Amino acid sequence: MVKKILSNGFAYEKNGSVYFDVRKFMEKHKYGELSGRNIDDLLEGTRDLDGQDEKKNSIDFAIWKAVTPSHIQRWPSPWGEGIPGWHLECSAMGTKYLGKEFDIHGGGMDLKFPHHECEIAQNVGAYGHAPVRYWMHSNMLTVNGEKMSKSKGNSFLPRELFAGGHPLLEKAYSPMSVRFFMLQSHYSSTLDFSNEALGAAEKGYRKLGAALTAIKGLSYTSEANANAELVSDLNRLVEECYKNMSDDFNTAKTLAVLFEMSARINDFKSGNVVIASVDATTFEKFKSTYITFMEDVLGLMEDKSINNDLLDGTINVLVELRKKARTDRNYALSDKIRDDLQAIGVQLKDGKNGEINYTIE
RNA sequence: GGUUCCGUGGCCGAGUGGCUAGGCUGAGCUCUGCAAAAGCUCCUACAGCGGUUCGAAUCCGCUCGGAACCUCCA
Repeated sequence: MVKKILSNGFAYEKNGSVYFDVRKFMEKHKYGELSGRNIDDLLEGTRDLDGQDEKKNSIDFAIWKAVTPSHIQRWPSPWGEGIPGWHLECSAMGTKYLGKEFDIHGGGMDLKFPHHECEIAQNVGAYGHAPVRYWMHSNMLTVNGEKMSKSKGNSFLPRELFAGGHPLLEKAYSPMSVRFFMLQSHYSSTLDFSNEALGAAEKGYRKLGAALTAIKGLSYTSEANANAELVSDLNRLVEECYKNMSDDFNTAKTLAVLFEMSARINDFKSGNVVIASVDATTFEKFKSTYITFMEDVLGLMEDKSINNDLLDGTINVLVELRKKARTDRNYALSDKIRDDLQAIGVQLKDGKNGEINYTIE
């Protein structure tokens, strides 16, 4: 790729290094369009840095860099031993594995300039056209309103978020809760981590997750008195899922729709509204859309952290005892079973027809 | 200094000219033996000051506050 750029006249060699000639490139192509930079401003605003003397212009950048023999990484090249420039690595890898043109390139917005700008210039310089159709730049994360950085000591890793124990974290948050939390905001907005916000997200996710489990257990029976209003409402919700995700991945709006859907699901589950009040096609589409958008589109799976047959069986013994106590109207005993389980983190939920479900904290 | 972006109700966070986003919290109601869960209802905001417009959170200007980038490494 370096050779191609050189032979196209957009680079020059100096002391074993090869630099991209931005001025030359701009005679035929545009540079700085992605980030809206003005090159004259860039030339003025440049600060003094090491190793600039080899460049014709300060905005030029290395696509191949000569290294000293003591450098651990080095490869032979027509210009001597060296390493690829940072930007070039990405252009070369993208082109090799995804082709000379691919659909989406993501990255943090801190990489927009210069890195992605240079990537474009390299591909245009080598192959004559831009490598990427759509650029998606995600915004930065902050913690309690401050930029996350090692020097400030306010950074933590995903696994610390999931495991808890970090001084800034009051507790551990499940991967799904964190995912929900991030999906609540647009990818291009800054997102602020705080215990309060994460805790709220945890509850919100549980609600959607419970509805996911619920609808998987619901199936269509037969149609009775159709409720036209409900039918059009369910169809509307299905459409909105697609509409919102098609609008530059508006996950926050999509989640709002899923919450509306979860209310309808809980109506079906509790029997407040009978499934028979909609037609089979509407119900099946509604069901599959909720499951698809939760699991496949947003990646919000059921939290199967508790999957222990022994524990499950043990709790079910207690559940059966409580059922018996309730039919005997021995509420003192049934309440004790419920309260004692609650105290150790197992919450029983009575259904309408005597069924008892439970969740584990 | 330059460029770009942001400032929304108690908290989080969508929304780009008129139509209540949503979640969390709080209050009330229904259901329930009592709870929990669930459903329903309520709490109607848009940094400040001007301007454009019949009408602005949304457009323009200024002020205040915050963030990112401005090619060392990756």
